[in-house]
Formats: sequence, structure tokens, C-alpha cells
Amino acid sequence: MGELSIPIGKLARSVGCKVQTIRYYEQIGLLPPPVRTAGAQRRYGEAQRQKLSFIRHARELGFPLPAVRELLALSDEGDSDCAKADGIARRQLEAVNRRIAMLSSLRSELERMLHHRHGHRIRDCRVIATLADHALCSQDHHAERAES
Amino acid sequence: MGELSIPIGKLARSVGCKVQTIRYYEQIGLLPPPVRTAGAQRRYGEAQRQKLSFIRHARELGFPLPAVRELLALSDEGDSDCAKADGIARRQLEAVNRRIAMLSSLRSELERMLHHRHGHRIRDCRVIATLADHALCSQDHHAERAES
DNA sequence: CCTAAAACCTACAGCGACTGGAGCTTCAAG
DNA sequence: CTTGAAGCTCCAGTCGCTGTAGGTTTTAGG
Repeated sequence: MGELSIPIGKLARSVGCKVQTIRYYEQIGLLPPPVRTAGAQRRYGEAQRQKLSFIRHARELGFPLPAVRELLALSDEGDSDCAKADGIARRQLEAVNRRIAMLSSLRSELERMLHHRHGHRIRDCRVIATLADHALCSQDHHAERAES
Repeated sequence: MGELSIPIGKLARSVGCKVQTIRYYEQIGLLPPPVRTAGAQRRYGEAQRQKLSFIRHARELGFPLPAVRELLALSDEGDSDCAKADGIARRQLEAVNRRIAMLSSLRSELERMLHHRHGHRIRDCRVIATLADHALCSQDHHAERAES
């Protein structure tokens, strides 16, 4: 059914990523090296297309590559405990929630800056004044390193 | 009032960043080169501390460095139009809103994955199944390149 | 069979915004 | 004057790709 020898460009189009991204995944050992033509061009099969699709889907959900690697490994051995995959997903959900919370507080601070404007010259500008003086902030919006 | 010759480590502590970050800002021309001791160590004054604090605050609000550079330039010349600063802040607010929207849809997808679990073995795992088959998604969560 | 264009190849540099380390020198307190 | 903390420069690494240069292979049409 699935085509037996898909060239890299067609594969890239079919999963919605760039050709280089696929080669990159191969380079870091996320995708197995495919068969090559006599002229050394990559040719993929349906199984590899599905694997790549899995990877891309996980990446779109914000899973960092190490997590994707774990998820891939889990999906390969069907006897493992589902709890592991759940744990990874739960951690990702928590990370997403943290990022949303942080961005929400940034949003309200930015809105405050923008709505409380009074002067139209820089020296009276609320945006600049707020940046210059942290004490003008309502909440503390402390940045947290976010993956992905 | 302000100390007249702050060494880099104290400055870093006072604004909550790393020493290397300050040196990096100097390297890319965001902070002016400070005076040096006879032994070539950096010594900062209060004005530079305020400038750095401004930069850090803007960064915490997610402004990318080019935007920070613009905001700094605006704050230096008090006669400019406040509309420029407002525009930069508004664009940042829009970017934050876009990121929140994207993360919210990721969150609901992750929650769907986690709550509809049925098996406790990988082969019945909803998390893995969802990743493997994009068709199981309710919405399309298409990643958008986000700055910062 | 031949040609031309599209697609492929490798290798490496660059992005943003830092961060970490090696290997050395200088400063400040006691 | 000693000693240990803090400073210095230079360079490499992070993450997840993306872009480019300069060449080769494939494929469709004539």
C-alpha cells in the first residue's frame, strides 16, 4: 500500500517539515538511516514515514527531543508500562501550564504598561518608565527557563 | 548615593543575572564598556546599573534583544514620540497573546491524551496512540515559530 | 540517447540569548 | 604578605533546526 521508496523531499512534504530536518533527525539518531540508491540518495518506506510523523506530532505538542526519544522507545516495546508515557506527557502538560501562567502575567503587565499611558513624549512614557523602574510592576513576572 | 565603582559580580547579583550575561551585553554593544581598574577589571556606576536593570526588565517581559535595543535608544532621547515605544510594546503583547493561544490548544490536546487513558500497557496507551495518529487530534495545533 | 531542470548530496555556518569551562590574573581581607 | 574569592579572555556548547555553497543524481521530455 504505502509507497516503497519515498525520496526525502516527498517525505518532507508529506509530514510538513523541511528536508534538512529529516537529515538532522537521522544525524542525531532519532530516525534510523534509510536505504540508499546507487547514487547515495535516501529512500524511505511507510514505517519510517510513520515514525517521522510521530516525531513531528510530538514536537508540535512541544515535547523536547529527549522526551520524544523516550516516547519513541516506549512505543517500540508494547509491553512496557503506560505509566511512563503518561508521566512524560504529564510533565509536558505541567511545563505548558507553567509557561501559560508566566505568559499571562507578562500579558497583564504589558497591558498595564499600554493602557496607563499619559504623555505622548518619551519622558512621560509609561512603557519606558515601567521598564526603567521595576517597582512600578504590579506582580513579579520572573522569567523561568522554558524548554522548546 | 549609588556606589561609584561596582564590580561585575555585585552588579550581576543586584539585577539578578549572571556575570557572563553582562559581559555578553557589552560584547554585543548593548551596554557601553565600563571603566577598568589598573588590573583591567570592570567597574560600574549607578547609571550603568540602571541601564542594565532596564534591559533585564525588558527581557523578563519577553522583548527580544533588537526590541530592547530600540527601547533603550528611545529612552535616551526624551523628545521622541511615545508612539514608537507603544508600538513595540503592542507588538510584544500580540506575540504573547499568540503564544498563549498556541499553548492553550497544546494544553487541551495534552489533557485529552491524559484523561482518555484506557490501557495500562503501551499498546493500548492513549498517549502513544495519539502521537502516532494525527487524526486522533481534536484541533489542529500547528506550531508557530515564537521568539524568545 | 541526450539534455536540462529539479531534486538530491555533504559539510559547515548561523540563529537567539545566553551558559559553562579552562587556565590564568587581580583584588581585598586578615 | 598571604590566600581565596572574584575577576579576566577566549572558546565551545546549548536547542532545534535553517540556510548556503558547491557539487552529483534522478527524471521527464524530445
